[in-house]
Amino acid sequence: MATIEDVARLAGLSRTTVSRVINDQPYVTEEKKEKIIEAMEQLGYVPNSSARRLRSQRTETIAVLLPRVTNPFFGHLIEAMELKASEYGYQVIVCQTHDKKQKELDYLQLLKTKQVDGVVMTSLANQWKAIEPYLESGPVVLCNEYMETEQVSMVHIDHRQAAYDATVHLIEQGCNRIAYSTGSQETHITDQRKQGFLQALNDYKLVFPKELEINGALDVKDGQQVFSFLQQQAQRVDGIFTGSDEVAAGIIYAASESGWKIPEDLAVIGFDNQMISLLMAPAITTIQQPVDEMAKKTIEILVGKIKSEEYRLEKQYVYNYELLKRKSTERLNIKESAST
Amino acid sequence: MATIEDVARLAGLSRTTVSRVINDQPYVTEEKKEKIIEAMEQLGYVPNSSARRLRSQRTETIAVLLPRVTNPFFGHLIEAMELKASEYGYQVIVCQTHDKKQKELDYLQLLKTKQVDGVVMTSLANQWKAIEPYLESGPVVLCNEYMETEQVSMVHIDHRQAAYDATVHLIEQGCNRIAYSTGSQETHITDQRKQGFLQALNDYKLVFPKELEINGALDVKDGQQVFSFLQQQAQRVDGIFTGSDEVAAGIIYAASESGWKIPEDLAVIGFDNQMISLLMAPAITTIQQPVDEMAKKTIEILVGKIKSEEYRLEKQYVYNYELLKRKSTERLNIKESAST
DNA sequence: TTGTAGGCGTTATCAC
DNA sequence: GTGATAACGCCTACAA
Repeated sequence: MATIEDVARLAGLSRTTVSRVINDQPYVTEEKKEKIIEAMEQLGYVPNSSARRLRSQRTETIAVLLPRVTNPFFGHLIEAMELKASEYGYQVIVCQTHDKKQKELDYLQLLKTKQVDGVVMTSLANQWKAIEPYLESGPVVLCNEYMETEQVSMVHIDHRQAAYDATVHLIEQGCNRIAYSTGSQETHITDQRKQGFLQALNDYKLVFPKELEINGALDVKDGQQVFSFLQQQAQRVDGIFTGSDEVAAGIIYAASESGWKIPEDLAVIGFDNQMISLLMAPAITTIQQPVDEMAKKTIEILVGKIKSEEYRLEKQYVYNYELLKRKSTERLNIKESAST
Repeated sequence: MATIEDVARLAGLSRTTVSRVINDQPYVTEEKKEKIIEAMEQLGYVPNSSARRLRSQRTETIAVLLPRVTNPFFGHLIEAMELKASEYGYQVIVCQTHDKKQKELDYLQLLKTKQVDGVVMTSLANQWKAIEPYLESGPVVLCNEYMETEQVSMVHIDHRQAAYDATVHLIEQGCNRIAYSTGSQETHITDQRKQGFLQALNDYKLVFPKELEINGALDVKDGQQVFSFLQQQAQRVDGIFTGSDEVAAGIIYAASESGWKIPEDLAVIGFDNQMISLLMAPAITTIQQPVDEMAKKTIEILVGKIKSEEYRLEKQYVYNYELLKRKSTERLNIKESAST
């Protein structure tokens, strides 16, 4: 592998001059510049990035932590982030935590060992206290998951309000025995959503029977199980708030196999407006987040922090979401629209 | 940031000894070892990975090239690859080519600049001739996409045979005017599938009207367009082979909106057994690839090549696929099973 | 068992 | 304009 030294020797010049050419610096005569470029080509020279990293203390790499790529929401996030990062000349390392505390910490270690210049966290498996020590090793930005009380930049929607709106929608569609299904417990998002959900019930004088709370539902399979759980309830459930379109899809799939009518027997609401929510029959009412913008903003902030030490202010960016009303919850409008 | 030097000084020992402790090497007294560990903790010392990389000429990082993460097939691949790679202690850089030649080459450049120890390519945007020069910079393994004629390790299924089987299935279900939809043109996979498709038609004495070949269909939206194209045909099409479940889903979605009956009016076959293929109504007949195993094997081979120069033999691993027959093509068995 | 010293490939500093 | 030289932080002969 040719080094800068080899190029210098072949061109009959010094390493310094070669380095200047590589980095497009001034003070090199056109003539020598050409000679050097020719030498580089002849040797197939390419600058060694490890050496550059060591010298510059920069890696041009960021880590994106997420539970798993095949969760469509996170897939979209990392897709958009990688795209934006590559515009800035940054590489992206995928770090799938699978919601494991240890894996999350292992990946944060990349920041300490200077393998990456910064980290994006889209989910949190650990308590914030466990994360905090890593912040001094380099910039960290939260996207999706958030912690209002802490000193860190965040990009997200208002999950509390979103869940509130979704629940109100269910209630307005005539549901009065509503189940609540959530993904991982103990995260701030989950917490916020639940608050919104309960608030809505409360505002409409409905009670929430504790046995209708289901935890740990993340994908289609889980959704199917959620349905059989609902099916077993002595007192009929007529609506469910799920934290994910996949879970909602699983419920609808299982429900239709069991002969339940959606939304007449059960109104179902998802989250994230994944493709699946549109394709299911009936199409799933859901919350749309501006994923691309959130991803881009996150990378922007992170790169800003990496490039300038002064970019120190921790900011919170709250994006708008949209409640997309579709067939899976359309219980009342059927009649109403029939009269128009 | 503390360095090995700082630790050595604090512990009153040499860099060498500290290095030995870091790397778990023998010949250090328990006593000094403890002293060093204590010093490391006190300083919050963490070895600098850039320096290690430069010294060891190893990055413990691999690049995975793919069109885009949100294509579920590739999402699954990279998910499984990252998992396996992390077992081996390797980081994974996501490299989304978006099927662009230049991006693909840019990412291959990571191999030249020694930013990664090896590369996995799951798709090919460039001609092989353009890729070949990069092979001398480090190991490359193909997964999914392949080039039988070339000297490189590959992991894949037999797409020619798979397409053949799928097409025969359509024919056996009574289709005789079958359309063919493919993703990116000019790749070997596309080529192979088309061969299989044509062979099947030929074996059953059917002709393929050239106007029924559709190129560049990749996702649900494209599928919807494919359907409107089919709808416009003067002579009714009664079956379609698509290279993707997403396209198939898009077709079915659009078809049912237009009042077509699937599979009676049109039999649709997908590819990859994505979740969506099971959830659609009707469920989509598809080809299942052993994605996890293929991904794991790919990483195994790549890491093997990285670790040992002798791991030089280029091998071709051909995995078995499975044709999953579902409702979207069930035109004949309806009657048959009715009689049982 | 421990330490010295050189070098991995680059770039920044400073002198010429 | 150009070049010698010293770092960046680590590892590893080799010497002691």
